[in-house]
Amino acid sequence: MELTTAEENYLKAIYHLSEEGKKSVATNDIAAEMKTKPASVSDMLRKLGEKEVIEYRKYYGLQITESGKRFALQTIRKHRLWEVFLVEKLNFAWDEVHEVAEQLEHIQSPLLIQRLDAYLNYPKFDPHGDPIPDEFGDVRARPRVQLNEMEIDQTGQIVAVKDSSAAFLRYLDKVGAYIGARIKVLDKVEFDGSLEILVDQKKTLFMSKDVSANILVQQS
Amino acid sequence: MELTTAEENYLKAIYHLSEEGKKSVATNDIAAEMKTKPASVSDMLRKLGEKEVIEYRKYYGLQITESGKRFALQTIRKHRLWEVFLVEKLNFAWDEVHEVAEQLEHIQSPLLIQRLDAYLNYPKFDPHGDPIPDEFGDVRARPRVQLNEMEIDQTGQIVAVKDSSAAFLRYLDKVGAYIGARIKVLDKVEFDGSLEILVDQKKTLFMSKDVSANILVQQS
DNA sequence: TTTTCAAATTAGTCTTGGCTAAAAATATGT
DNA sequence: ACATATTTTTAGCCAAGACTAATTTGAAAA
Repeated sequence: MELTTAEENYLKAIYHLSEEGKKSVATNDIAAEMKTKPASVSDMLRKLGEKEVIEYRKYYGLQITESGKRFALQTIRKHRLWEVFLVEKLNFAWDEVHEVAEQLEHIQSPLLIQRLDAYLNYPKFDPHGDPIPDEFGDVRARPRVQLNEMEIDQTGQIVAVKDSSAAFLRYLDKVGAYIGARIKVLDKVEFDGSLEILVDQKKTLFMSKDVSANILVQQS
Repeated sequence: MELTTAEENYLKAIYHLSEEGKKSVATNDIAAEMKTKPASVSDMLRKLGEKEVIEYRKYYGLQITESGKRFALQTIRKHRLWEVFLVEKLNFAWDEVHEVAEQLEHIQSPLLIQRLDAYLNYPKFDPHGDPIPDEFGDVRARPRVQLNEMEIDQTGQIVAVKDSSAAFLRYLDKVGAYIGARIKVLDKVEFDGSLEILVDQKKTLFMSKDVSANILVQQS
């Protein structure tokens, strides 16, 4: 069975929205994510239901099926492999890759992905620190915490971001909080939850709670 | 102005069909090339005419405009750069690349193509020996040689004739050695300089030195 | 329990890019 | 020159994927 580009994008959005704890995903949320209208989403849900990549009972919400998860993970795998390629081989900045990868992920050629994976030396994480599913859809996740949940004097390494908008990534780049940076929490203001952190043992940096909640750290 | 994927494909086909000498391209030929029906082609020609990438007078044929040529060459450039990438970096065989490149050529990102070009070291020819237009659409043509000066196993494309008498052209037409034919030198007889050549990967043909000295080939 | 409201779905329309069948225009043969 | 054949275009239809407007449904408040 084959999915269209639009179907792949919807399924990916549904997969991501499912991950965040909730068992059922709202039509409105999908519409927001896809930048379409709820009416268009209803239509697509019916189609995805017919293709059995989601289990859909109208007005009651939906659940992604095992088959659907495999499709979504396959698309995510392609997206993240292309991101690695763009950064490692073509010297893209890590905040420039998303849009292009969004297009490249829909190229249909199993051989291409297999060869690309080998060429990149079977990477396990993309430039944002997100894990790359293997060809069977398995992921090795790293245990992570949000930076704002860390306590004073705790240390770790930035491994991913939650908000990967270009604006946010540019901000992080500017202040030197790149993926892989070693950080230490120097101070935490109880009042507003803002943090003072030390980056790579040299630069200190002041960060609001909103920003720190979007940074994922692997503690050490 | 932006072209859709379908429009890019039509324009590329029209560009290729135009190159082969004729000033006007037939609807039926485009349909054959695109594997669609003539009715669909008529429709698309109207749209391409409105976008002024071709000059279209119905029932009378069409001509590609300068603007159209630039679009077509841009697409061809992308296609051939991706072919080089697939062969040189991902170890595809030269006959496995076309379908994938056909998809990759529609990725929209000037930066991507610029970086890819640099990464591949600004190649001038694709794996099939076809020239890669530069970012302005200029092609560096391969130097031409007389067919009788070529060696065994060399390949190329017939680009011109020295003697353009009707009799000679009729002869060439009869044996299938038209302008644009891809040829390969299979054997060369030292004694009289006569040649055995393969035309378009299917027909073999014997040719005297006198004849071959009047045929100009662009090597690839 | 009813009423009210927000979320979701349906109905109907649009555009793109296909198709078939029919009509129109050009080309060809006698 | 005229009849026939071929090519091309038009007309009308279909599917995907978007939209707006209207309707239905489930949930929340009175």
